[in-house]
Amino acid sequence: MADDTKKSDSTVDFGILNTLIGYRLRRAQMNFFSKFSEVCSDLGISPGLFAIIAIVERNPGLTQTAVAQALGNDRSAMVAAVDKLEKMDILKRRPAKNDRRSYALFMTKYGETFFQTLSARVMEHEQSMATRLKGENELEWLLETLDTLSQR
Amino acid sequence: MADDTKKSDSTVDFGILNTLIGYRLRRAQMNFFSKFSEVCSDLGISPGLFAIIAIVERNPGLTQTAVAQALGNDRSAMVAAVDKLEKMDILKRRPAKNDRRSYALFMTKYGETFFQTLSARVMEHEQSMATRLKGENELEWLLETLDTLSQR
DNA sequence: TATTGTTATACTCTATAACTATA
DNA sequence: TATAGTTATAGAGTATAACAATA
Repeated sequence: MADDTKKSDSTVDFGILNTLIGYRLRRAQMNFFSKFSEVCSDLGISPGLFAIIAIVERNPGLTQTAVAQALGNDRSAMVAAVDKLEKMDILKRRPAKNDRRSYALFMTKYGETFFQTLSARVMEHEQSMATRLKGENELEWLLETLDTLSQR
Repeated sequence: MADDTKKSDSTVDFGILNTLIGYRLRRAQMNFFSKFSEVCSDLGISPGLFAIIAIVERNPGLTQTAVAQALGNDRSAMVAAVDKLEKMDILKRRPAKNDRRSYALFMTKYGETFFQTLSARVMEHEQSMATRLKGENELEWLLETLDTLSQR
């Protein structure tokens, strides 16, 4: 019997994986995720937390559930996230005026400046990745295409 | 004090998120992930398991660690995955001939036909998503772009 | 009855460290 | 010394169910 054990991974054939949008999406997304972590983990912010902050900053007064729905998260996952962001003095809960069941979310003053710092870092990383796109309006095309592929 | 609590999510402003490749990648990837689950979960196959099968099918005899490196996984994560695939009679471990520390991975006969069924389902879903791309060679463009964005 | 925030729970993924047997 | 497979473990992230207060 021949020894058909292969050791090197330099010649690995990815076969069908190479033709799958889904697989390449995953690889690209994992790369972005790990770079995001390198850039922002010292500030204690994950991609998920960043998204929450970004929504609240542009939509002050949204309720926890509304933010969760916008981001496609579950309500229950918001509790720990908002707890953490409130402890970090980035945003705060306020009782909703017209519904005593719910809290409305607002940025703190510190949170506003914190978000500026955060956004600058994220945009810097984002733009360094965008330079890999050669064409003139290739970034716009990519964003549109990804949006198309995000629809159910 | 005015009531600035907002309830509707139909008018949520995504702000910077809308301009971020990373965020749109995440949304698109999650959509692919959930559709993959709908299509393949009855067969007990997750995207990660599918990737392992695809690599072994095209590269019989690769060692566990080699497959892990190709996919960007950790060695330790391979154990449970290969255990499961072996129990499902999809692939099998064989002692490597030239290194008694390692196992080489091979498809079973059943695994080969199983992979054909699996691939057909995945390709069907993949092609239904690909029809959203309008341009002639837009798919090729997207795959290349995603590959570019996957490099460190 | 339905919804908001919450808690508890569980399940998957992922990352790390340490162990053994081999190299 | 270094490496392959393994085990244990811990940390995220995610999903479900249930509860109290309120609608």
